[in-house]
Amino acid sequence: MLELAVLGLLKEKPMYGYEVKKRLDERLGHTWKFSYGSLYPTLKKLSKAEAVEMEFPDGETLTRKKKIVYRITPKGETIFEALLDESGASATEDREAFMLRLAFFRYTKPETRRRLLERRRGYLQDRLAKMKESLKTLRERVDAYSLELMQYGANETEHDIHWLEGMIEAERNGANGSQPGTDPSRIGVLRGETT
Amino acid sequence: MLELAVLGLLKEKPMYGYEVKKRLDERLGHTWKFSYGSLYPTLKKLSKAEAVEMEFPDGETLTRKKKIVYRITPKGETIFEALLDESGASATEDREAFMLRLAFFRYTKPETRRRLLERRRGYLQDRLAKMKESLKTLRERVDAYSLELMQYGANETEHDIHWLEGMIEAERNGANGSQPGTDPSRIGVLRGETT
DNA sequence: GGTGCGATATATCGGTCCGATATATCGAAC
DNA sequence: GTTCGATATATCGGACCGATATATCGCACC
Repeated sequence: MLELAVLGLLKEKPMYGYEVKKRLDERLGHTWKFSYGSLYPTLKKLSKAEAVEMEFPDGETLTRKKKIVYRITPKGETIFEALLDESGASATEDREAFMLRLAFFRYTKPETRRRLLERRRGYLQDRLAKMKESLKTLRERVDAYSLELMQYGANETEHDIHWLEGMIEAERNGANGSQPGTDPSRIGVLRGETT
Repeated sequence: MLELAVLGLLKEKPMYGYEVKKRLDERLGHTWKFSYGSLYPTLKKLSKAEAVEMEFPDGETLTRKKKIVYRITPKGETIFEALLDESGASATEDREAFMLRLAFFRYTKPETRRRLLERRRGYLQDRLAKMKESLKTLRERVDAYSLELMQYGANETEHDIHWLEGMIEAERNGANGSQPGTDPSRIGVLRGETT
């Protein structure tokens, strides 16, 4: 989870751990929070796996504040691609995992994007059906506040489904899609990288 | 967290651990998920603290399926009240903690409800302002998908604020409020308990 | 020119919680 | 009669959180 996020961010540019956290909070903080207590150990682990390089402040004066620049390695890029692919069920059923994938959509193939979006939509439609069922059954048996909570959940799920529908639509119209004759394997990898 | 949820649910009626999970998932599953790997240890811990009693299937035939009924004790009720009160900052800043409190609003005083609702609203207004700031700054520097993600976060936060506003309003009009002369200390504790 | 404060920056650690896994029974379908 | 999904409890390694500690940097304020 964190490994994927860190590597994905470091693809943009080398950074301090502190900055990694700040930027990830900016983009994903609404859905997903994590702490320094996870970040620094993860950075260390990635370093040990040679997925990132640590650049220390040019020695000399030991009084220098210790700021470590982390830079992704080619090996790290490979690991990133692998993590992004094998998402499995978690990326459709786990909101945070899904959102994380979405944050790095520009590194995935259009076909992968479409599949993930549609699976997520399907999952949410299932959930919504179950929620509505529960609501019907429990309407008379639980208090008003619990009911409000359940209703909130159903509303939000419905809203999310609409949102996904919009993205699926945009994906279809938007750039380069999956027209026959187009080799999709390299498409999307570069899209947006200059922005 | 889990302790509060379990005790709150067991106030309604004694249950198996399995049923505790099922019912909590029903009501809070949208916001908050937990696993059996947390539940059973928590149940054991609560039992050790004498907050719940464990009733084993009436012995005799050892072939009986082992189903354990958990029942809250008076001590457990006290602990529940304490946990519900000392919520601190987490209940306003942590979505899950807030939702959990909301699920048990009927056990809190109207004044506590109002305070929690308003603090949460204030917190979200802050967050929203920061998100909009980030959006403005980053609009030109991040890719479309990350932007979409941030926009989604801002939208949802806005929606949540409206929702809270509605609940605050309902709280004002709705039952028994905080009119002068009314002792609030016992009000709300019993509200809805028969439903 | 000092001093006080908030942001930057790294790090550790106890404890909580997750996810995977194992085991077994029950009811119903076929 | 047996297969299958729901019910039910349990454990365990590892991931992650939250609190805490430390130190420097830049800036404002007087």
